[in-house]
Amino acid sequence: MHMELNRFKNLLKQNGHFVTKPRLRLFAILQKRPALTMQQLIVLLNRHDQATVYRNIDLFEKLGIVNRIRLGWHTKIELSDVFIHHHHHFSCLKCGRVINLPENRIVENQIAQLGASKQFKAMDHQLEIRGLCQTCTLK
Amino acid sequence: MHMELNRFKNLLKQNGHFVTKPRLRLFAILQKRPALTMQQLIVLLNRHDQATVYRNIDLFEKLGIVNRIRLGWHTKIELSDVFIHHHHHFSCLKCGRVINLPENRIVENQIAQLGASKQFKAMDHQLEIRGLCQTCTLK
DNA sequence: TAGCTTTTGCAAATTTTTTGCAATTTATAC
DNA sequence: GTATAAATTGCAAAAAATTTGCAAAAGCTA
Repeated sequence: MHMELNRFKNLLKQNGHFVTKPRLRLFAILQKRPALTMQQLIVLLNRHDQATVYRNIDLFEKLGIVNRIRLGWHTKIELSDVFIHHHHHFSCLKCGRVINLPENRIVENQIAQLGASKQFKAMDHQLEIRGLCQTCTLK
Repeated sequence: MHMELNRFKNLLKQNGHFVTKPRLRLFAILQKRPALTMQQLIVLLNRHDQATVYRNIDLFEKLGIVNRIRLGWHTKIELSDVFIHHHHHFSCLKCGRVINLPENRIVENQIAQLGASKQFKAMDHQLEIRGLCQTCTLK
């Protein structure tokens, strides 16, 4: 709970950035909600200033604090594995609903092996399964 | 080579859409290049008309002809598994470079199992590994 | 608390995406 | 092939999303 906050602050400081009020609020918002669009973040942080949100999410992405991912119909921002438990996603092609999937040991192991190649050094990964949710399958 | 073109035409027709010149050209462009941004598609199709590209990529996405994915820094359009061999991606956090990865049998099997749950019906999936490419690791 | 540096918040500029509509193209039937 | 009806294109204009410049405010160091 508090450990994550310190990790967040340290990541900023260690890279020469200030721990500011808007950054702390953004982080708190991201901890509360699963995955948000830019527009949602702008409304939640401060409906009049979009620049601060854009600048800070860019920064967070560079520092590995958040991931920007396309989930179904929207590009969303989500805290990275450093701050939340690693998981995957399912998204419904028809209604856009997103379901979090628990991580799968076998998949993780395989990805770890791929990441151990000489071609590149893996740091993070994500898996999205697309299809029809239970509700939409029945229609 | 030609099989895919017919599959493409049939997908359009079966869903009540016309096989038009811009659609055929878009499809040909996507077959030639691995993954393109909207702006690249607009330039390649017709630098003066963006509307046709936006409308058709939306349509293609709904029909399952293309996938819209966030690869590293950009959202890109790629033909779906129906038209190209299924694969995954690696993207470099530093330089943005994208490397295609061959599909992995073990990962595919696990995903197939996940997709067989009662929660949803899987139709497609994609995996992106992020990290540092060989060149950027050395710097 | 002072001094220096980064960041914020606002407005304006730029870029990206969507919309409306007349002209054109496509599919179908003759 | 030609006519007909319906869908689509291509353009321009509108709307939405993102970026930029800059003065004022806030964060850091000592």
